[in-house]
Amino acid sequence: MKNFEFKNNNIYIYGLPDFDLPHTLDCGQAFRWSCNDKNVWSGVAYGKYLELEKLDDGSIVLYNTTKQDFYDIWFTYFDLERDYESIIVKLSENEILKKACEYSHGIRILNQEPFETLCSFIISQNNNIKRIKGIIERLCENFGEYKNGYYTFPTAEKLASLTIDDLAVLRAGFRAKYLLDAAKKVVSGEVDLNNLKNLPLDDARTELMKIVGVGPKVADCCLLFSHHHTTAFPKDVWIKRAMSVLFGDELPENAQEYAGIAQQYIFFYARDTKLLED
DNA sequence: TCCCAGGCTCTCT
DNA sequence: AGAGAGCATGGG
Repeated sequence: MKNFEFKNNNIYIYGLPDFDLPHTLDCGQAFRWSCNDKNVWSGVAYGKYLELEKLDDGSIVLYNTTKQDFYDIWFTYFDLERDYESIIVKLSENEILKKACEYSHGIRILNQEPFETLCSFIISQNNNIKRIKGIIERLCENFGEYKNGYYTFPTAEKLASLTIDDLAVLRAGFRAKYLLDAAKKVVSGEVDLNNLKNLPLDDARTELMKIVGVGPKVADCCLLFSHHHTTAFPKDVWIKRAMSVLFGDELPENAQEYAGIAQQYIFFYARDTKLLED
C-alpha cells in the first residue's frame, strides 16, 4: 500500500512498485525529461521544475517540492491515484499482453498539460524522437518563460501572437503552421481544451481535429496523455505493425476498458524489442 | 547519398 | 471513401 512522507522539502513515495522512471519518462509520451549519470531525472511540467529519483529501497523521492505542488500537480501528473496493479492483472488475462506488461513494467500514463501535449504531438508527426525533443526545447527557450535556470512551455496566448516567420527558429518545418493554428483556436475558444476530459471520446477527438494538422493519431495522444481518456488508442506505425503481428489487428476483449494503457505497454514492448523484425 | 521519422493535408479517382 | 504524393528538416 502506497504512502507519502514529507521531510526536508522532499516527498518520499513508498510502496509503489508500479512506477519505473525510465519506462514512464522515456517511453515517448513526454519529451522534456532527462536523466543524469546519477540516475536522477529532471524535467519541467505545469511551469515547475522537478528532480526525482528511485532509491535502492524502491521508494521514489521528489526533491525540493512543496506539499501543495505535490497535491496540486505531481500527484495527478504521475497518475498516482490509479491502481495499475489491478489493471495489469486484468490485461494479463491475455498471454501476449501479459508479456507486454512484464516487459514494460512500471509505465504510468502521465497527465500532462493539455496545450503542451497538443503541441508536442503536432510536432511528433512524421518526425523522430531526437528532433521532436530539439524542436520542443527551442520552442521553450524562445517563447517560454525563463524561471531560475529553466524555461516553461509557452502559453497558447504567446504562440498565437507570433507569425510563421517568428517560428522559423524552431526549424519545425511544415508543422509550424499547425502550431499557430492550434494556438489561435485554443485562444479564441474554438477548441476548448479544458472540457475535453468531460466529453465522450469520439466528441473529444472531433473537437481536437478542428485544428489543422491534428488527425486521429495526434488527437488520441492528447486525449490519452493529458485528458484522462484511458480508452483513447493512438494508432501509429509501430502499433499498427504490432497489432497486426500480435493480435491480428483486434485488441483482446479484456483490454478494451484500458485500451490506451495497453497501447502504451504494447508500443514500448514492440518498439524496444526486436519483436517485429521479420 | 539515400531512406526514414509515434501523420496529416490535399488532390484525384 | 480510399489511395497516393508531398511535406521541412535532419538523424542514421
